[in-house]
Amino acid sequence: MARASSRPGITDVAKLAGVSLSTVSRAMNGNPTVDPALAERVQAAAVQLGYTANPVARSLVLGRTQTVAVVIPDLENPTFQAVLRGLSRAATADGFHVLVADSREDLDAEQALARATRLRTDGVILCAPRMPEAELGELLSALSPAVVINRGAQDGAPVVGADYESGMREIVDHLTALGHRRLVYLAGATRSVTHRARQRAIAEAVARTADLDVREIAAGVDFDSGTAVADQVLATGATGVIAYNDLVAMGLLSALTARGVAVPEAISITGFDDIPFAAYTSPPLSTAAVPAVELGERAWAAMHAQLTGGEATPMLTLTPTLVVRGSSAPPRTV
Amino acid sequence: MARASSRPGITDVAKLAGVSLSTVSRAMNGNPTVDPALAERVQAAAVQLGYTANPVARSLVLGRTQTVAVVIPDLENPTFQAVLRGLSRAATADGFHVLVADSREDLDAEQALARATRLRTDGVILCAPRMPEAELGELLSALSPAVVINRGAQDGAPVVGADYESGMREIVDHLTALGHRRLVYLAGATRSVTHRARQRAIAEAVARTADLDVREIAAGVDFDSGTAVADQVLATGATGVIAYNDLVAMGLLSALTARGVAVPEAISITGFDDIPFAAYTSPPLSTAAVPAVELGERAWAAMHAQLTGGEATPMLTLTPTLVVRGSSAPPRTV
DNA sequence: CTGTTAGCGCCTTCAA
DNA sequence: TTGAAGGCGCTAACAG
Repeated sequence: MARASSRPGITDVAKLAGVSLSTVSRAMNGNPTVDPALAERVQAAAVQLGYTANPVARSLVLGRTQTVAVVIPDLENPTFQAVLRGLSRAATADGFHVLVADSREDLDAEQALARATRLRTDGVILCAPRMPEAELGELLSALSPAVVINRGAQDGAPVVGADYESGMREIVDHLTALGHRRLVYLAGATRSVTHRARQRAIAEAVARTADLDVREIAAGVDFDSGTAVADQVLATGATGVIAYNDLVAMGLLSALTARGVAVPEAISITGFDDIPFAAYTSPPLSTAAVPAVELGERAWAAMHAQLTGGEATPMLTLTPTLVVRGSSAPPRTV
Repeated sequence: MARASSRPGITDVAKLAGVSLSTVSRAMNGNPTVDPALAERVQAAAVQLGYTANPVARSLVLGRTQTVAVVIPDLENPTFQAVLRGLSRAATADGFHVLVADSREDLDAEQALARATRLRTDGVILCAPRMPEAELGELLSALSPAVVINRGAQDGAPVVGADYESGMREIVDHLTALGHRRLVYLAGATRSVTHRARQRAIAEAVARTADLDVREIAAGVDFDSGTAVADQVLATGATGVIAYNDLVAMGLLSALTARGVAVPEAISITGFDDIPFAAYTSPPLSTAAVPAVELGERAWAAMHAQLTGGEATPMLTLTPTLVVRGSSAPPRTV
């Protein structure tokens, strides 16, 4: 009588259908070696009882949970949100569940979360842009199977990422094609992998473009970082600004507008990422669109492949798309 | 030899420490009835082997998973993202894991997801603003324990929500206090609970404010819905617009700016929610700030209380805060 | 094709 | 205080 309110178990179904446990199990799992008549009887009994197999028990015996974990540094960041969205939807479509863990930019927590979530899932998708390479390598072997997002190639796991270098190259080329020669680069998270990619692209562009001058100013990664450096930017006399990301660009745009500096007439601004609101500023932001949702989808695909024994893509790189909107224009002719 | 690469089990630790399984189990769970010396030996063995108890096996025997599910209609919506963030962080702080399920605004999927995720978690937090009341009631009893977000009081579960009526009242009063008498309300998701709350507040304000006229125009819930009704809004000759939410307000703001209509000089606009970007438009948006992160935290608290046998709060309502920024001002004196 | 028998890895009475 | 034994709910050989 203790079981009165508890969910029906496989035993109850077996009893009601007048068969053994194994038959119920087989029938419920669509095993074709079951007599159709019996299978039907089992189905009926299951329906009558409202029976659904206990996934925890199945997980224990099968050794798989049909769940993956996603470790993300900051659930507030629009790019990670998009990655999560793409991942979640793709995984759901394949019948998997998703456990989210927000490490809140804490490097220690990141490791611990990844390891802990791995114990209750079949694999983890890791967004850890700032974890030192050595730690990452070790962690990945403990996590296996894992998928890494936005990092250089790894031994232990497939990597899915965007080509920030290419995106930045397109940005710089766009600006120089418009005629800009004096630019400012607002640097963001200087210890992240994606920052270095941006720097490389800029250095390379400077090397191959006549008269091009790009001055780097340390900013940050958020809106306020952009507003904070407005005067510094104006002081350089640059005709164009390459912001680390859209948030910084929007902050700068806002501060310049407040100072009566016309964008793009007096100065051009570009962002990076193409977050949802980039299209809605005034003027709308020219930027490099990182396919974050697709990044999530591909990360899932890479995980799914490992889970189903398919061959792993060691490294997949998506190319950002230059999106020219209203914040960039030719420099004012003097 | 088959176990070579597999994780160490409790048996391995027992063997290494020279004790029985039960002792290891007790020691690992900090059971005080274990000889300190033995406990230490067990700890050492566990560390040496890198042993961690298998959470799936524990879940099966204990009947709890230390995991809760969150069902959300749209991971792209900034408000739900904030709820998820608050919830995730609060749950993590209490040692719980969070499974996310994005129902993609599909009512059938919503039900199915909620039921399915419940099987592998200890409870579900449900955001289902559009589910019919009858269905919801039935679902909740199947889900128990559950917590509902942003709905009217329920029998089966505690409800945590924001007082949209109060928020809207503050918005209208703010506008009328500025001197506005001819307003437009841009209606959004007309079948949601939160829409009706807004309507009630407006009707009530109209009833008690002399000469106040509020015309309702059907819009939608996103940026484009706002831009689409710009001309219609202008045609009314209203001096102020109450948008369903910030997104709609931003769309309208953008369209009006494009038409050369000055905000707030020619027309005031208010939003609702105070999403992250509301502060960053030009002019920044006056709005009612819904404490979405706190909503998530409180929802977790309500769940945690049920899980630990604490008394349940049947209904908790948070009050939005009026945030006056640049998009609202007194109407132009004719 | 079906039933019986072992576990999956762990916790928890029950005896000792 | 410790160990032995049973079982959480299910699947997968292994016989029949």
